[in-house]
Amino acid sequence: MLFHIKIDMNVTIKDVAKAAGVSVATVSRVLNNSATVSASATEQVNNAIKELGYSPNFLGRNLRKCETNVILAVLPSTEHSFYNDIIRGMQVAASENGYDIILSTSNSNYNIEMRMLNMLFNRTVDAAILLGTQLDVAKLKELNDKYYIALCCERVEGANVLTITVDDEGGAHAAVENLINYGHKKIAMISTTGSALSSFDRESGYIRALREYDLKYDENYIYHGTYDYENGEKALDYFMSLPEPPTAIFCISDLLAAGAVKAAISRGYKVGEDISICGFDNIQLSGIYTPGITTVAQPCYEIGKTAVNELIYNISHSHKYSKHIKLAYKVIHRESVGKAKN
Amino acid sequence: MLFHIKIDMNVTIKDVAKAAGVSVATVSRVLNNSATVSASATEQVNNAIKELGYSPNFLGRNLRKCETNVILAVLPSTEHSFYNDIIRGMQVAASENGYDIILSTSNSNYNIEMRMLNMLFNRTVDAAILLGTQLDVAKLKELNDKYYIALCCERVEGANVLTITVDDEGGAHAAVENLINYGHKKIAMISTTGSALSSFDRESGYIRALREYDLKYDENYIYHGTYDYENGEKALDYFMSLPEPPTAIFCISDLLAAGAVKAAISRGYKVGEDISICGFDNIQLSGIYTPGITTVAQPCYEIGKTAVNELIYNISHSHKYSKHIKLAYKVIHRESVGKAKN
DNA sequence: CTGAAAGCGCTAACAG
DNA sequence: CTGTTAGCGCTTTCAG
Repeated sequence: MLFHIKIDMNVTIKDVAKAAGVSVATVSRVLNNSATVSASATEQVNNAIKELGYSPNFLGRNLRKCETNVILAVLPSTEHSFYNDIIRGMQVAASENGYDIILSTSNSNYNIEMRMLNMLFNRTVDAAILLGTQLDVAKLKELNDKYYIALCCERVEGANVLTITVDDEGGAHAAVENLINYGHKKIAMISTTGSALSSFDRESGYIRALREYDLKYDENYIYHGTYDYENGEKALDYFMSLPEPPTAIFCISDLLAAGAVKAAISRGYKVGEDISICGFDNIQLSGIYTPGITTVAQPCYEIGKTAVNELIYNISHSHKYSKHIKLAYKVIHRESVGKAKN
Repeated sequence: MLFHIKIDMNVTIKDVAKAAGVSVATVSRVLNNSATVSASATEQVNNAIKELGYSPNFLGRNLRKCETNVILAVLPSTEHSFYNDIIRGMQVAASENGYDIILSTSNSNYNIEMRMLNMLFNRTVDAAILLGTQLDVAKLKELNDKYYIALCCERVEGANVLTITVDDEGGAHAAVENLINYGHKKIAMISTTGSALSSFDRESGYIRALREYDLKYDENYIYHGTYDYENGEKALDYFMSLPEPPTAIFCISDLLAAGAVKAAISRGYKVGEDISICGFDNIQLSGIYTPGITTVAQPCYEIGKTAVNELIYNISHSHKYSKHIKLAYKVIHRESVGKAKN
């Protein structure tokens, strides 16, 4: 019988056992600290490992243990510096629990996302965290029944899935309240079409703030578009062409805010004086832009860390606790917001 | 004998075989299209698969085949939108060849990078692509001897490893030539300390352009710092305090260029008139900034695609061809560069 | 065209 | 404290 043999076939636990003069079981034991092994045997094994340059094959281990200790995080893209700290938080939490995080990107495409989730189905990973999913409630429920999953940054209505986000509603409320405190009464908002509930929640916060301060809520003051920064430009033009243009604009993202700022500057407005603009997310760009863009920071590191910790808690308790954890935001003051002109 | 049984034990190929009334071998055959199976058997198997919701366990498959068809890409971080198109290119090339790409981030930390490379050692992945590595030549050689690896975006001197980058030297040369064509004669450069050869190569291109146009090369005109955009600000202040300040600045990255632009604006200079600033990379930011930042675009998508294609070529030929492929750059004109004042 | 069976590398139960 | 051995799920040879 001839099997396909890789040229660079690695040394296996068997080779180590032979070299160390012990059984594979003993090697496995020192590898995993799983039972008491005599000092001498331990030493022999460790020497053999070093000599042979042995590194355990996790395919064998994982197959045997029915677990990989790997969690997959599916990102829409790596375009937003925003995700970087979330990932860092995930990695730290994972590392503390003996897990690893691997990433993949879906380009916000349902099919690609499902393809990535194959790793869940084919047992390449133990669990998955979705950062902004394209899947609908039904699909998520199906997944959550069979596997360990979590949503991060973006909730899905009715999905009974572990979810970690910033307090979107509260953050938006605080952002608008801040504009109001700067004397603004005509406050518009740039939001997105589509089903993202973070946008919806931020709209809710915006509306609540207006109500609380007895400012009129005008539907013409909400612009809906895509996430592209060009939409920030379009929105600005739209708002400024209104019979009664706003003096401040709250945007559901920094990218849209940057687009609005860019357009405002090019149309000759002084941002922070003629028009105040506030974003959301606190991506790197908003600190670098001239003028600096006032925004609402998400606790990215904390979000990532919490998502992984909760997910691992679920795994280790063989249970799917599906709470929605909302973490605290923080308003970041920069130059794009200033006192309202009268 | 009692083994640890996972509660949610998945259906296996055995269950499918039983349900379909065939052997596991036959199931495997239809799963892999690996041999002719009668139409009726095929149908029965497919039905059973559907009914049971079967999904093959890749741990078993991979263990058996000694391969995973997964390539790991190790990113320094996901902070740069820059990587997004590279990853897209990688995914497309991988997908076309039956591979998957998984990502991880190293935070430019040697230990984390090595930890990620464990996936290579423990056979969780077939190959790895390093985008900006912390490993030295010796380590890279060692890895390249034992595994399939490639360098992407950042070469390492003396490492005989498959490498794909943009033509850094040529791109920098073109950027500086462009400044010269705008009438600039006093051209400074913001570069980085440390060992990144992309910076080194871009300096070489800068110097070659100066020489070719008989402009004097002045060491005081090169500022070395970290990659943080704050260094762009510091560099600008330094240059402008020189007895003979430059009229144009070429930066090895858009982030540094943005820092310089920000500082210039805040010091009252008109960017594109009083001072021209050119970046490198064409990250999203440079198009959004006001003024738009002139830069050198890397063919990111192509770089990622090429890296994966070449790597898979190596794998499938069981050989480590270690050429360095340099792909074409493109100068992107925006407002941050204008005619030199006299 | 199909089934039996070996074995990928590893862990863990069991017996000693 | 240690060795033997079954078996995780899968692919593939070999024989029919």
